[in-house]
Amino acid sequence: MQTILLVDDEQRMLDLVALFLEPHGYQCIKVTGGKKAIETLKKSKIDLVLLDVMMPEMDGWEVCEAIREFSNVPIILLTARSDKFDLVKGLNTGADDYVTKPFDEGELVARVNALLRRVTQDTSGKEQIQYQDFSLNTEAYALNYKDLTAQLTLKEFLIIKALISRPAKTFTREELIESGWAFDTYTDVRTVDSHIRNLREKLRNAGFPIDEFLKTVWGIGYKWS
Amino acid sequence: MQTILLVDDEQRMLDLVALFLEPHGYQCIKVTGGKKAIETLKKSKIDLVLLDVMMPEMDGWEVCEAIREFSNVPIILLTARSDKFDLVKGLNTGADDYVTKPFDEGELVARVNALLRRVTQDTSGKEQIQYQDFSLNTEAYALNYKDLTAQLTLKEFLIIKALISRPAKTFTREELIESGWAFDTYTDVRTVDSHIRNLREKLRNAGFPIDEFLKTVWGIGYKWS
DNA sequence: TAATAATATGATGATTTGGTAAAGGGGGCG
DNA sequence: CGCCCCCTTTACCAAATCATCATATTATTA
Repeated sequence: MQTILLVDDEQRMLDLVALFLEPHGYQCIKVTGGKKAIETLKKSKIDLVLLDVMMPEMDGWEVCEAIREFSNVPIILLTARSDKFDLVKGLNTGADDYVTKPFDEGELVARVNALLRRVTQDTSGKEQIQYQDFSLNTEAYALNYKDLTAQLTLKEFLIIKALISRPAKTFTREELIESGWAFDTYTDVRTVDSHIRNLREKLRNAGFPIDEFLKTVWGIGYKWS
Repeated sequence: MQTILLVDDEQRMLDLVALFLEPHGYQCIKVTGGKKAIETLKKSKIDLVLLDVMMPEMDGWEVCEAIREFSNVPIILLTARSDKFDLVKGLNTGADDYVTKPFDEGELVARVNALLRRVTQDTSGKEQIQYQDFSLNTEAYALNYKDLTAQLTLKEFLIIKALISRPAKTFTREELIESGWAFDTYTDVRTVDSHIRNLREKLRNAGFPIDEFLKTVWGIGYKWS
């Protein structure tokens, strides 16, 4: 089952497009606006993006460029028939294809099929660790929250990974050390405190609401909740 | 120089389309009728086919199906605006895109560019790898950025290829070595550092904004983003 | 509220890791 | 054969991370 992200400012259009695609075996995620689209892309596995060009705030090709900053997911633009200029601009900013409104079901599905057939993205073996708006990119060793991204060090990554993988479970410092590194060497448990401190500072500075999620459990250790 | 095969029954249309494409660096071969098109495809190197749907004898999608018997060359259909049914049928019989008549130069060229850009395999089996304004010339073993070009050595090419093919993924040095060379022989992981260094220096000197894209992930490896 | 225990914070030194330069080996080519 | 270029390795230095400790702060409990 492949997942398609639909981006438009009109709810009616989102519903219509989903109505077209879902009978053909595609799962649709509907979002309004470019920021939400980017957030969703960062935390979910998306196989293709259908993007309306005409949107308030961020227009289609702004979103397109923003997506190309971190992903090469296939993108199809939706636009009014008359916007020839949009077409050229869109295709030159990284979009892969283009559908003009009004379109019928057959045309849309055919284009989606054709593009996915071409791309055949290799997403196998990709772990997806997430919690609400947080998601851990296990390939980039980075933490995402909505449209924010923070690059983590190895130890920071290992700690966050352990915590988010089992929300609400309180980890002792010993558990965190053993789950991540130091199978052989001894490291002071207080070292975990330092990493937690560094994490909190880094993420706080990056704008993450980290204090609401990464919590100290007095006398025991740390947890995510 | 890429070669495009134009297929139509009207000589005037062939000339018009060639007039549009040739200024953009495409070599055009004009043929009238499906049989000649198939003959030409079998004996010449063709990068893309522009195929009119309305033709006597063999129509567009018959030709399309016939081509798909032996080749997966990219195909764009030319169709009258009203022929929605033809369009869907065409895309589902193996065409990759379509353009409705009447069309202007910008639209046609944009579609041709876009299709050639996203096609991962051209007729000679070479891959097209790109990221935003960067593209890898897998025949010349060179990296392009906008109008800049840098000649790479083999190892440099293999490293860049691995990185750009999967943006945002962090590669360990071992992964880079294994993905490119040394399936059998042992090579020190620090050799990758040397190649990265040479790449950065070479590309920086050539005017590439390489430091914004080729990044070190401390304790893990390198990534492109 | 004071005493106590645990964590947060700040500072620092140690350690790991990456960047850089330099040199040697080896193959291709004139 | 000799030159040049690429690849690889090594060594050294710089930078980032990691671990530890001392001190400040906060939470808990009597």
